[in-house]
Amino acid sequence: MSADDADDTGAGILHVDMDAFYASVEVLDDPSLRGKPVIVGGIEGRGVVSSATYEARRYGVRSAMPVGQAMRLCPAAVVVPPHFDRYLALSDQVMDLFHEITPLVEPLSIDEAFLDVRGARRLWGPPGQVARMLRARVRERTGLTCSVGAAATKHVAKIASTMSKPDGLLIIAAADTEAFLQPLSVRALWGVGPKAGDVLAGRGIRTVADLVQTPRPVLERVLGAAMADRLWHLARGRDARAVETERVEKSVGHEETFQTDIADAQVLRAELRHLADRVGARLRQSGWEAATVSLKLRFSDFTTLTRTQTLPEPTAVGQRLGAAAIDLFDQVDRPLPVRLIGVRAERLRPAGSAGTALWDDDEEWRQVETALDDAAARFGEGAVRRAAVLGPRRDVGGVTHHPPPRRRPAD
DNA sequence: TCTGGGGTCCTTAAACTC
DNA sequence: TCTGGAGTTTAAGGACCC
Repeated sequence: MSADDADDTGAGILHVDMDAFYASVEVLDDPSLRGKPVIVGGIEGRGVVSSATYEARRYGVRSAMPVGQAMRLCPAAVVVPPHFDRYLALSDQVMDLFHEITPLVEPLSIDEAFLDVRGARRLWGPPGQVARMLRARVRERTGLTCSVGAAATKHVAKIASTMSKPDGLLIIAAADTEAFLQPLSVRALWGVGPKAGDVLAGRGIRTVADLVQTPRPVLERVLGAAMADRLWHLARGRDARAVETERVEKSVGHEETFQTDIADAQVLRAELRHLADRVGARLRQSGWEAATVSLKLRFSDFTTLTRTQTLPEPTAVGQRLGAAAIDLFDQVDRPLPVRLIGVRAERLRPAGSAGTALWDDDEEWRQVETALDDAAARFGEGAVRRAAVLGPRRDVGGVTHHPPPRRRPAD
């Protein structure tokens, strides 16, 4: 926990992360659980731990762990099924509270967000003060605790909040950034998981300091160009990414793991239709159509395959999505029973904007594409996509082009 | 009582276009 | 007309995050 008088110079990016969010909400709603090891997760069959109170974590319980394994580690734990609607309601409350402080809020997931408070100084004071006020408000309004990292960049703010957990605040002044990062494990860096961690360890690269010493070509060889470039900058405290308030989703999907593996193709096709209907409903709700559908199968031995199909025309109709998914399904070899099946809609676009159908004039279409390419080069693909998505209603080639509804908060 | 469900991004290879 | 090559699009798989 940073002291009240800690130096917060240049630490205007906050990362706020709710502590053991799902589990904390369950304790909030059932005070008899307070002080006990609580696990939120699937109760029956093949569930894993979504969230666990710190009392449970003391026994080694971790998220993504099979519930059975967690119970072996902590037999006294109480297992509660998740109540997503309730988490969403609390999440909305907390995000609203953030917006009282600054409009520059970037929700990262249901329980965390970045805030850019550099412009909030005159209203609320320096970042450290804003962070303390925010933590107090979250506690007062929701009864939940959160942890906050304050730093000059998103990346460092995120690491700081993780290190301050639970119920903490860690401020890293801009000038202290590199010294703060140096001793950390490379695993602390965003994007370095078990695999990349092992690859780096195999090269003797264990800490951020080791990483900084490593020549760039070596990193590129072992991690690939994109990852190498990112890490090279992040390890030096460089992260120019702004806090982005708008984000556009790129895909929508549903998948299901069965209680027991299923070999019956009819049952599997029926499940595909059901999943596709749900995907279609969500697409329509948010005003999207999908240009491609992908099928996901996981077999009893846990091997996983995906197959993708471009649709004749973009759609949000569950039946069409389902037909495409079943078509893909019928084309794959299935040597083993199926454990998981999923349907995902990809290459989303606003409903009613189906490609050239809007333009009968090829020359005009070509000009539009050229203009979009130029804009993408200047402002980035994301900005162009946002502009296309959020632009005003207008008539194009006799077809009314509706702006789609606002994007739902990240879930 | 092995391994969820929601996603994003990257890499690689093949197919296609110019 | 054939060929080569560059660049783009599509598809598949995998790492990673919460």
